[in-house]
Amino acid sequence: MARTAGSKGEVTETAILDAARRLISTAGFEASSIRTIAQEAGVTSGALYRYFPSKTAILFCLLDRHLRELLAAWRQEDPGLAVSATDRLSAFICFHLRYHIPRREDVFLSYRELRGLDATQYTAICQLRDQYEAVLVGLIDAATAAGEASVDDAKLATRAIISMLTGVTQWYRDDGPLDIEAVQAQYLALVLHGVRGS
Amino acid sequence: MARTAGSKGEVTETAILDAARRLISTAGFEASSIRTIAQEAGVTSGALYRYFPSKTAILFCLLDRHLRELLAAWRQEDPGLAVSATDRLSAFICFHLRYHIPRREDVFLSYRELRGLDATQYTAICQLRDQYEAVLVGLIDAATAAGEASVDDAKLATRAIISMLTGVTQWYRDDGPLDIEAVQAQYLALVLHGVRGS
DNA sequence: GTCTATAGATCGATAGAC
DNA sequence: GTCTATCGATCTATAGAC
Repeated sequence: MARTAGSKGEVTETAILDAARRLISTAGFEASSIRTIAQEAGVTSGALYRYFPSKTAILFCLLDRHLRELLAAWRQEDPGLAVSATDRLSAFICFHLRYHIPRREDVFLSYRELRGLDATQYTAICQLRDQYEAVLVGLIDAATAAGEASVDDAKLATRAIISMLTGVTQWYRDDGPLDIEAVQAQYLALVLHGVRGS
Repeated sequence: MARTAGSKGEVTETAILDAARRLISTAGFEASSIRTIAQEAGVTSGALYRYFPSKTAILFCLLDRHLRELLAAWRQEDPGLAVSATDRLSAFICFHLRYHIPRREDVFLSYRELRGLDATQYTAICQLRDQYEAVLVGLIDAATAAGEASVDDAKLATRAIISMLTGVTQWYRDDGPLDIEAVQAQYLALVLHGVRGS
C-alpha cells in the first residue's frame, strides 16, 4: 500500500480512493463499477488493478483507514484522567459528532457496505469498530463508578448512544440552520441526562 | 397489486416478496438478482414479471407495505389523550422497539436500500417515513408543553431518538441474554431522562 | 504506470410456447 | 400462470503493447 512519496502512483492511489468513497457512498458498492471508479479517478480500469488487486480491496482500504484514523484521533483528544468522568464522557460525545459530521461518506460505508467485504476483511473491520465501542463502554462504566451516572448495562447504552450520535450524519447539512456547536449542545443534554438517570 | 383471494397468484406474490425481503436485506438490492429472488420463491424469472414490472417495483412494494403497516399499527396502539404526555411517549418507545425488533429485515431495507428506488418512489417512501417521525415530534412537543420534558428542538430530538431505538435491530438477537422487556426498560430510562433534562 | 482489448460470466427484461 | 430461450448490456478481472 505504501508507495514512494511524491510519486505519480501515490497521487493516483489517492484519486482512486477518493473516487471510490464518493461513488460507493452515493450509489452503493455493488452499483459502483470498477470502470466508473477508475474513470472518476482519471484512469482506466486496467491501471486501477496496479493499485488494488480486487474491488473489495478498495472498500476494505477505505473502511480500515477510516476506523484507524478515528481511533488515533480520539487517542489524541482524550483528556484522560485529568478531568471528571462526566467531562471525559462529554469530550467523547463532542469528539464523535465533530469527527463524523464532515466524514459522512465514510460513515455511510461503515454502516451500509460491510457486506461487500469477504469474511477475513469483515472480521478485521468489526474488531476495529469494537475497539472504538469499548472506549465508550469504559467511559460509561467509569462515570457510573464515580456516582456521576447510573447505567445498568453499559454495553447496551453504548450501542444506543453511538447509534444516536452517528445518526446525525443522515440529516446534518453544512448549510442547514444548526452549526456543529448547537448540535453538540443538544446531544450532550440528551446523553448526559439519559445516563445520569433518576 | 390486489389479486383474487386464495388464488395461486397470491401465494406466489407473497413468496416473491418474502424471498426478496430475505435476500435483499442480507446481500443488498444490487447484489440480489431477479433470477435468485425468483428461484428462492420457487418460480422462474419469467414468471416473476407477471407480478412485478421491474426489480425496483419489488423493493418499493416491500418498503411501502412496511411503512404503511407500521403507521397503522401505531394508530391501533396509541393510547391518545387518555394518558399523560409522558405515558404516551413511553407507549411510543415501547411500541417502536417491540414492532421493529422482529422486523429487522424490513428495517435494513428502509435504511440501506432507499437508493435502489427511482425518484418518484423515493419521494413516496420519504413521505411515509416523515409521517411516522411527525408522530414522535408531536409527542415530545406535548410533553414539553405539559412541563414533563424540556427539549429545545423536538425535530432534532426525534431524529436522535429514532436512530437510537431503531439501532437495536443491529445487535438484538432472540437467543441473546436480554428479552424485549429488558431492552424496553433500558431504552425507556435513557430516553425519558434524556428529554426530561436538568 | 497507463493504455486497449477482451475473456467469461451475469445482469434486467422480453418473447412466445403451453 | 409458468416455463424455456434469448437479447443486449454490463460486470470483474486479465493479457499484453507501449
